[in-house]
Amino acid sequence: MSSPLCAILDSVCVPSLSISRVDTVEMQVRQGIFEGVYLPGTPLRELSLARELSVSQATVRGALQRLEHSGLVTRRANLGSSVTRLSPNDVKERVELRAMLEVLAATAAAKLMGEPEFAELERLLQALDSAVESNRYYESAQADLEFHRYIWHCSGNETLCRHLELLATPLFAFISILRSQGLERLLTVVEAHAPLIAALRTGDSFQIQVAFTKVATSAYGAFVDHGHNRTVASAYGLLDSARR
Amino acid sequence: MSSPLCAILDSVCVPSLSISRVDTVEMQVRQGIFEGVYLPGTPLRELSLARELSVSQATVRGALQRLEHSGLVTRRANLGSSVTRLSPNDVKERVELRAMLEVLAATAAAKLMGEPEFAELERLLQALDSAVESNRYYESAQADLEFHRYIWHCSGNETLCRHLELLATPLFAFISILRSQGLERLLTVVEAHAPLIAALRTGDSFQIQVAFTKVATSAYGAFVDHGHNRTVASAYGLLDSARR
DNA sequence: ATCGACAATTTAATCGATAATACTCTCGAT
DNA sequence: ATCGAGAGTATTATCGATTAAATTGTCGAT
Repeated sequence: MSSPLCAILDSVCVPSLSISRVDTVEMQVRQGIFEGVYLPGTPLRELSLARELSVSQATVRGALQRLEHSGLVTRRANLGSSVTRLSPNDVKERVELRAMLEVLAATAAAKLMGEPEFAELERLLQALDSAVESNRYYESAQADLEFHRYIWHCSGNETLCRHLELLATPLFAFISILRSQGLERLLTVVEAHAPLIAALRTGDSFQIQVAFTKVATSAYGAFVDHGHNRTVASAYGLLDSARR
Repeated sequence: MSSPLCAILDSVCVPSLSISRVDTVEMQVRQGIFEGVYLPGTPLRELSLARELSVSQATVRGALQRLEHSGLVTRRANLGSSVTRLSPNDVKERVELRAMLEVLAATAAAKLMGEPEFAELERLLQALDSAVESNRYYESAQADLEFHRYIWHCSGNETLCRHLELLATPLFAFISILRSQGLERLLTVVEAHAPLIAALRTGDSFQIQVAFTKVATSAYGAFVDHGHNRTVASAYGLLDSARR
């Protein structure tokens, strides 16, 4: 029988603090995608990666399966994996749904957030700022994601968090790739986030809706809104040529 | 160089028509969950399942990973997998979000659906009916899911489809388990679906909203709406005791 | 009696090798 | 010249065995 103290510690402390090789490989490939090392469409061969990273095929496979789950990698049976190429339509759908769900989350979060939560948000914005200043694409995208994730988290709605994560991750990756290719300015992201905090502070549903929809949409507006068939991104082969 | 005809065939025919062992195992476990053979909380050991089903651990693992992705199985590193036990709060969140997204999908679908689509929907309803009449839990749940899936599909929004799939699958499984345990009547499901088709035919947003919200919510209302701490489901240990 | 450290057990994670599958290219027939 | 069949190649899928990690149970110290 375990002691009372141990029981408390067990329930508080995170189980499995160990980082598995799958975790490592997942992070490496993920970073490669965000930094534009593996551009959309690039095949990710299990055995090649296994040799490169000095792990077994099973380990790579596990990592690729997780990345598939988060939408960063596309896997086809017996054919192999590749970095996901979002179609312009897919981007449009994701942006729209993400905007809607994020407004939902932000509205709920605003009701629950107090000064300590806003302070944390300011801190995350500063972290984003310093990542941007040092011009690190992966870290910037992660910090950006962390900022939004915290707001989602504050909504208290786990389900909403999960789905926002699934929706947004490939979008953040996509933006990060554009930046790494010099097709999108990195600096604009910081100043875009201050209004979000302001809107949350007011607690007003409408202001939150406007602010969040604007941010969620703006970054992708250039690629999905106007009716051009070939956008900057697709011209560079970053987007899937619209089929279906 | 491939011939023109082959190119056409390649683009039309599905690649990888082969059913892998992972597919088989996934289906078997999935069916076991829906039929209440593996009740929520039941551990699913990789090696045990591998021996039982005469496949390797890697195959079982692949299947469990997919089931984790669809929310039916919960995996913890180095600790093993088990059938997901939804918390009452999780059910609530899922039902709410699913209702919202399904209304969205149904509204969009109504605009695009014509007589052939409605005919297909009627056909799917009949399939559901016959599955229910033969009292087969798994087939009923699958037919039910197929019915909704078709509506989602008609919205033309792939992203919406994916997320509805993720949200709804565990809910359908949960209801199917309740039925298999004799805690929920199976027959009611058929008569509940006719109004959905009717609402879609009107094409009226409001009627669609009312009809779909009602159906999506009703089946779970008994377990999440009123303020009882212990519901039928949690009393039977099917739900996770509310933590966090 | 309660706690903390240590051993035993259970379980997933990882590995290296083999099998199965799908794609690609060549070649003979029309 | 175009098509279809077949060999060859590349890649994933699967396997059995080993390794590593986490939990559980045991025991001495306080």
